[in-house]
Amino acid sequence: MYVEIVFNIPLNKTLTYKKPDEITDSLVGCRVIAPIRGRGVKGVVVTETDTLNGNYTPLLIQKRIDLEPICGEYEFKLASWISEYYHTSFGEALFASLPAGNPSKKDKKVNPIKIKQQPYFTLNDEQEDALNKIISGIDKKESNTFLIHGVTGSGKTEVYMRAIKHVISIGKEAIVILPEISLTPQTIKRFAERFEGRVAVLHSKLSPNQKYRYWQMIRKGEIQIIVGARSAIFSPTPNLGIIVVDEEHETSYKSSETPRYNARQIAFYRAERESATLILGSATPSVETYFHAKNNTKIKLLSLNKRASNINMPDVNIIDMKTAKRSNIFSMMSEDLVLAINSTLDKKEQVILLLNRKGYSNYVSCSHCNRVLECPHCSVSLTYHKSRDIVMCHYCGYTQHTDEKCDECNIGVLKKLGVGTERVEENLKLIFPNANIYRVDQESVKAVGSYETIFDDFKNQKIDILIGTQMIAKGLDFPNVTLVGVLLADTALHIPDFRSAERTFSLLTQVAGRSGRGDKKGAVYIQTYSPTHYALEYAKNHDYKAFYDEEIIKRRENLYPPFSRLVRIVVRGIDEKIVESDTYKILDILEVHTMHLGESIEIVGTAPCVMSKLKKYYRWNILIKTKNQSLLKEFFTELRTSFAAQKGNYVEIDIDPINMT
DNA sequence: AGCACGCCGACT
DNA sequence: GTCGGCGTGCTC
Repeated sequence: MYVEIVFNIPLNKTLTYKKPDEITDSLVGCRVIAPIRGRGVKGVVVTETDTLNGNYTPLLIQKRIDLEPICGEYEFKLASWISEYYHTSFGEALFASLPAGNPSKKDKKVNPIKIKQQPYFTLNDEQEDALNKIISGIDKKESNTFLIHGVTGSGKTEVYMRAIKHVISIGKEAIVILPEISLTPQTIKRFAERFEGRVAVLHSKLSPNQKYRYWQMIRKGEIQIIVGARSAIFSPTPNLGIIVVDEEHETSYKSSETPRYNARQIAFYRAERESATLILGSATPSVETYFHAKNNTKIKLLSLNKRASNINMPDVNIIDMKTAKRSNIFSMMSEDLVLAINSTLDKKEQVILLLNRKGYSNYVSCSHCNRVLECPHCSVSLTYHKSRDIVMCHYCGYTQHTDEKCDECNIGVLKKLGVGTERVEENLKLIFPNANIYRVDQESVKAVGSYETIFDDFKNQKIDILIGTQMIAKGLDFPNVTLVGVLLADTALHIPDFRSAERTFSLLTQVAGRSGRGDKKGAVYIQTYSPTHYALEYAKNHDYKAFYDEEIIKRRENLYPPFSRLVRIVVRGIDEKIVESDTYKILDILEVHTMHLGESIEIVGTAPCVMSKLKKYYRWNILIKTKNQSLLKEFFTELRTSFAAQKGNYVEIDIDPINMT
């Protein structure tokens, strides 16, 4: 008796091993340890067989990990599709979709199923209408996809929860995926309370073994609702009824390592295959999704234009920093914003300030020779962190201490230039000495222990002003916040990426939505050097559709998604010359195998990446725009069979890339 | 991805 | 005449 095993390696075939005599039941779907070149490696048994095809002596399996299968035919099919679509091996795709933890001896008791008696508050007309359409979609036997485009505070989550309630009432399961950043105690509590005993919240603090335990419970149909980040999309529900992708535009759904899957894409695949309903939700849908919802009967568009609490959207003021009067204590702040903060504090209301830059100063430069401190491993400048008195690289984590004096010219002094949240915090304390000010970023969160403490303190109004990076821009729901300030809206605007306007619009809209969520009207102040940029002008009016209409024209003109599909190939290695030469070898293969396709394919850049050096690796990239991914089939086959990267070089294929740097 | 096998330059 | 550099290719 033999078994075929796949491993988590870039090898596109199974290897055959001998099954130990004492194992009498099937091993299909179980993980085992089997020897590869004398080492025990974890693999998954995909089939059992009595025949050998090949001239070798199979080795014996060393150890059985799972006593019951953790996957089966369905997971194999999904992994096979992922491996084809994202150009990875079957084994890498399968391992990405399985839990890493191990079964433990003691079995955790299954929570009793309790149903909480139904507020809950009533839905408004728009919510009611959206819910009815979703429910009639659920009751049909085929897959249905909806985009809920709801302004911030429109009560999307309440619609999801009622749709989920319907799904579990007909005996099916629900998967809800959220960006990791939204998986806050607030969200967890909300789902756990509503669906007590039926829900597994897969947050990052669970141990691998706890996740494994949930995985097996889900597989057995013992849990009806799964809430989690990207990887929760693989939850092995036996009878899937609905998938919710909240904040569907979020880039964190895309995995940044092999296989570079997008959970939203997997959601489409699963909903289709399992005849489930798919709900995508966002206040600022990705241009691609909105395009399909608008033009295509496959995604039905549901709009929520009113805030659930019937409070109007906040007033947004754009402040032109080229001409604005500045605070004489801290020139990063306009006088208008200082006055607005003062009057908000006077009313005992709260303020959120956003600056998308960590640290104290984002570059350090010599006053004499003008050199800027750079990371020795990455092509970026180092950020100064005052609390630890170090400069650090935000890409690789490199840190070093700095002297006052420049150690290169030995004449000048090192000046801390540019402003990050740490410096904002310091200066705000000077301007508002009586206010309680708190800064939120990974560093400060770690110091306090958890978000929970900070958010509880903010909720209980022990904190007046919360300053932070993106972390504070999304999902937070504090009714006493009536002022949101954006200190510099331009940070993401000029990044060379075709999505930079979309990202800016989205971030501004999301953070503006934190203001005025209770019964008091909110205000928003956005400081910028680009006051007439369309991303800002439409954010001012909360006008997603107008933004979309302008953005979609640019996408069409430049043949960017949704008018093309992108493939990005990155070559990285220690020696830049060798990286460059492999890149050109790939370009040759690409040109030979696509030249007959004419304008259906466009090869955009063959050049060093924007991040030309990262973690000691030099990086070059090729960007391909194609009308249809299948046009590249011949190229990929050729690349796989006749191209081998030179020693020390790695080639990454990124399908539907999100990060273009 | 690892890791072994294998073929050309500087040492005891 | 041997040690060891890393290019090439396989892993049951």
